[in-house]
Amino acid sequence: MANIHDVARAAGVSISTVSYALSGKRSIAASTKQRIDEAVLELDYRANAGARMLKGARTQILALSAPLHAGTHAPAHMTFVLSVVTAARKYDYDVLLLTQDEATSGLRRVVRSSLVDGIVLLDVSTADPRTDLVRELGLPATVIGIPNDTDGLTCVDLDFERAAVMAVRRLVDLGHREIGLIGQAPAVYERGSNFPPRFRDAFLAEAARLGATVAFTPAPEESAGVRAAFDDLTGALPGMTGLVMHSNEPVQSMVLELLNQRGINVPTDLSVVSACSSFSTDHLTPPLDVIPLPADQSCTRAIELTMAQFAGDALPHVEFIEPTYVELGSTSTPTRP
Amino acid sequence: MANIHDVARAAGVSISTVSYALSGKRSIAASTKQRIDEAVLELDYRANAGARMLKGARTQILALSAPLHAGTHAPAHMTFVLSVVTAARKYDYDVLLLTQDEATSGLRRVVRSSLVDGIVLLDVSTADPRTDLVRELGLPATVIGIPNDTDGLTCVDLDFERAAVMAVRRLVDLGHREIGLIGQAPAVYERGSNFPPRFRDAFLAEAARLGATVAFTPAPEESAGVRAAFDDLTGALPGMTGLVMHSNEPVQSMVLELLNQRGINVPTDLSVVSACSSFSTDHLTPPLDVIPLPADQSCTRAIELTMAQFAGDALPHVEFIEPTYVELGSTSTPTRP
DNA sequence: CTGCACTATCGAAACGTTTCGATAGTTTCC
DNA sequence: GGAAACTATCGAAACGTTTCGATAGTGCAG
Repeated sequence: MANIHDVARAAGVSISTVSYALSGKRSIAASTKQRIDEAVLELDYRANAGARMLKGARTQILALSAPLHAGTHAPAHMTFVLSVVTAARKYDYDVLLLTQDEATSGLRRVVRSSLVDGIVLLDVSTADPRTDLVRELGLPATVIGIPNDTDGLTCVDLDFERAAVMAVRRLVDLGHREIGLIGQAPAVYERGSNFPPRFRDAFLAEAARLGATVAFTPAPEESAGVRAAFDDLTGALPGMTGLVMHSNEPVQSMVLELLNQRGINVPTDLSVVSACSSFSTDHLTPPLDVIPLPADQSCTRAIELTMAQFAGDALPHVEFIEPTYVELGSTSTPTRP
Repeated sequence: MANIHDVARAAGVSISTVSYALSGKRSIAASTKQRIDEAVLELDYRANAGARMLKGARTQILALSAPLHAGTHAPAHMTFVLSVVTAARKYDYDVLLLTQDEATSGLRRVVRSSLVDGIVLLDVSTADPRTDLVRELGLPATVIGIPNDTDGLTCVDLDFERAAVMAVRRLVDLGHREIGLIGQAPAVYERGSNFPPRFRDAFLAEAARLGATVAFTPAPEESAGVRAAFDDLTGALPGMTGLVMHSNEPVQSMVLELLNQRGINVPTDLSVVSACSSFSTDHLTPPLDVIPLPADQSCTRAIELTMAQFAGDALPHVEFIEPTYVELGSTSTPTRP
């Protein structure tokens, strides 16, 4: 494989000239630069990653710690992973994937061996051992999600609290007074995943503030469980005219199927809002009003923040992404009083 | 960060002694080894990845080319990615994730810069540009899936042909004569994904050989499409008593829902086999007889084969994983003649 | 025409490891 | 009792890059 010496020889210059020509860190005569570029092309030269790393320069690799927990919806998870990889590539960074048990131990390993320049953490729980580790390692890092203790961390996430408030207000403004919330799988709450309680609590608080009656129930990802969850809700709220779903696609689709079976029309009988959904709701029947969970926005911003830390011009802070409400016709004023 | 010199100093030996003690490539006095081990522990020493790579030794990194195509079921994809990462770690290898457009171009990039020791390819299509690239790059590589031209490649995959034969025989042996097959989304066949036609064609051939009447239909992942697919099948086979599903979880679950709605009992009215499924069928209602798609087996074997190529004792070849049939009570002798 | 600033280029050191060959010291064997 | 074989360790080279500090050469002001 061609190295910098080969390029230098082909272009008739020294290796330092080649290095400067390619990095642009010193001025090089246009004619020289051109000869070098031609040699590079000719030899298909690419700087040896190991040598570059060794010299103390950047490794151009980011560690992505992405454990897939039970109850986490795989497609949503996948979306985040892909978005991180895609965003990192924009800054010429590759991504080393650390999963499951290695999500924590592997982090230490790759950092200690100077294999990565920075870290991105996915799916943090409220008290996540990885946050302490990140603080200890002292490498630029960005957390997607908000753990309990954000001290010294750079975090970015959708503003789930605002999203919850938005969903409640939408329905209350339309005149709904009894509103149900279907949440994630029970396991997700028990494990201490960070965003589901953030959404739920803000939802309950805002509803209370506005004087609406509400009920919450988690829902597992299987039809019997979904049916039971829905029955829970209607049991608690016989006059329910509004429903917010903060759950993954199969669950939402099962709920719509159930409504269909029971002859409950959306939005005539029930106004439905899909909240913080990582998927598109316009192929559902009917399409649902949605507050999207913008995975690429979060991930792009996370990478930006990591790069800013490299540049040294970024202090640890928490950053929220403003939710948006997309109307697709699944809400209306309540017809049942 | 501590380097090998620090360890050598702490242990009172030279750096070469430290290196040999850690690699075990030359014999070292037990007492010396112990002092070195203590120093390593004390200083939390880990060899610098860049230096190790540079020296021409292994980078201990594998490139995983895993584009997520439209129509591919994300959870299945995720399962393979996780399995590859987990299997690689057993050999002390980390995984660099290349996705989407970078699945091909990134492969060239990371190989040219000597960043990876080997390559694993996921979700290859029948004529995949990545296979040519892999041949060109000449690095140890393993393909999960079977492209049309396997010349010079190491490939591993479930034996989809055997699985199809197994499914057909099971139903024919029980006495079924009209058997339907629900396949993947149409897009998957059009794109040229490798395994769906392998399964379909073997299915049709074996059925013909055994004198059974069959019909095949692809099915998109939404309920209207699934319903239409099922109606297609019953239209073509009014006396259908056996059904094989080679599709992802939501589709299979929608089909069962549909059967339930229409009062078609499994297995009394219809024997159902779930073929090459990456998910567990025992939480479906009813649980389905299944020929599992063993992602970890394929991935573990793929990593083993890659390691064997490093060791130099592996010639390019295609390797199939034998399918197994798991009975869960969704098949019986046909009651309708 | 001397001195200064500036441009384009070069040489060499440094990064941290692995590994080859050398060198003491110890054991074995005839 | 001395050669031979073996053990434990060391020194130094090499991997390919980046970057600091020199060094010619050029243009311009005084």
